Amino acid sequence: MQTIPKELVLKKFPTLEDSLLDELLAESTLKEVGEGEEVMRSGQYITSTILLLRGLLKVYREDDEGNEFMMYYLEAGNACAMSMMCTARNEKSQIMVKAVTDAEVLLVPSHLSELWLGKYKTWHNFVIASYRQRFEELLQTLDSIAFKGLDERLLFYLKSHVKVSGNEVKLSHQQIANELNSSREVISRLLKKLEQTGAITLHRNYIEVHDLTIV
Amino acid sequence: MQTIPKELVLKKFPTLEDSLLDELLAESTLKEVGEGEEVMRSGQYITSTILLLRGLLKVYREDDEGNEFMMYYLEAGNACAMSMMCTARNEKSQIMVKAVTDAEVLLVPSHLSELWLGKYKTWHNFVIASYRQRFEELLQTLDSIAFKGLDERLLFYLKSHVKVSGNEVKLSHQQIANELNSSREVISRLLKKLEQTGAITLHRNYIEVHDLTIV
DNA sequence: TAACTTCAGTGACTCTTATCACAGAGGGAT
DNA sequence: ATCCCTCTGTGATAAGAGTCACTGAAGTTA
Repeated sequence: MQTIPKELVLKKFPTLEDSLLDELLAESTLKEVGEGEEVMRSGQYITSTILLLRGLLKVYREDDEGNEFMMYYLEAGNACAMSMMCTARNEKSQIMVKAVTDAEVLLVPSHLSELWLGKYKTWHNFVIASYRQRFEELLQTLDSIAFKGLDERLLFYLKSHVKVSGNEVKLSHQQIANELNSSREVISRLLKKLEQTGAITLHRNYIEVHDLTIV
Repeated sequence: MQTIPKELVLKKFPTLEDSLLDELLAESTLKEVGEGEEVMRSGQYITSTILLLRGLLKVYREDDEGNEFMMYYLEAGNACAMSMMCTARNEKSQIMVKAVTDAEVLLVPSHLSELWLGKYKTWHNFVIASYRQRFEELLQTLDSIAFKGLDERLLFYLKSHVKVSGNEVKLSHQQIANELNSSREVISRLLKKLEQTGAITLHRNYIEVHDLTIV
């Protein structure tokens, strides 16, 4: 097991109280994951809560029939709310977490995470805040799927991608189609239209984003 | 203000500890709402958490552009997770809560609800459990919107309606269309198809459900 | 009973998205 | 250069869902 950089934890999770931090450092394990690696896969039992120290993760959900869609990005300083939820019920996960960039995660054993809810006020605030934030995001996603056309959703997707990882969106049309639950051809066509407005420029394997507000 | 029936509260919320129950009875207000009435409307500031003592409520969400869709039914013994969430941020609600049947709700002032999170372990368990449950339901809804056709969603909708209020679904096609974000004609046609399978019988203003599993 | 109002059924048409089929284009690897 | 493989572009076609226009049916009210 590697030593956990206390400085970093302190910096990324400033709201957590001191005694909790000590326990956190003592009891949790540090894991490094490389770009594209899976942090957690669908079907496993969830035994830890995930705290993200560095890097960027992507959280997917998979339903009974194998359909999958992205729920949200997880940035450093956040916890995976889904892992906390499932944890509680001792269920198999229906979620998949993948590293978008190289990343460091802190794995907190589930039983401790539960215990701390009662023991540390800052922890339970942290957990509740996480729930709320994800809930809100989920509602956003729901809104957009329920009410918007694919064109708007694509725009929304590109925006969120730019926000977390810059103006070179390194994705193939196929990958985008998968995440939006559509098909490549359709995405290609929509992207083409976007290119014609001047908002983006298409390349092989990546998209150069100029300005998505003009559309 | 009416007196709150302690027996009922005790029965519907058995997990709450005794001292909390006393405070709850002392500090919250009881409100009776008639069938069809709005308990909370979109755009108001949320100043209380809603606990449902008796009856059935329906929780909708409304987005910026005025689109609305049903999030879940709330049965006696449950709390409205949405009201707890919004509460925390002192935001205007984007939710609308309507009584499906006559109902009695307990309104807990927001600041108390927040305070109790730290003070009563059973309260924070209760709150966290509510979040989890709603989160799960929301994911269900998301799945079905993202991956299912309207026919399956209609089926799902009818099932959930039957579960909470019996085999006579007292809704017009128009109402169903609204809640599924579709249009009356389309719903009419789908219902007609369902009728032809023998699963339901259509009437004016209500639908008689025989067996939805056979479809 | 007659007039009115709300619900439900149906055909014709349009729009969006999905699917199929295929043609290039861009970049390795040999 | 040549071969190969993945990614992208495009037309044709089809399915699902929304819209429009209109008819009839069931209740309600006067």
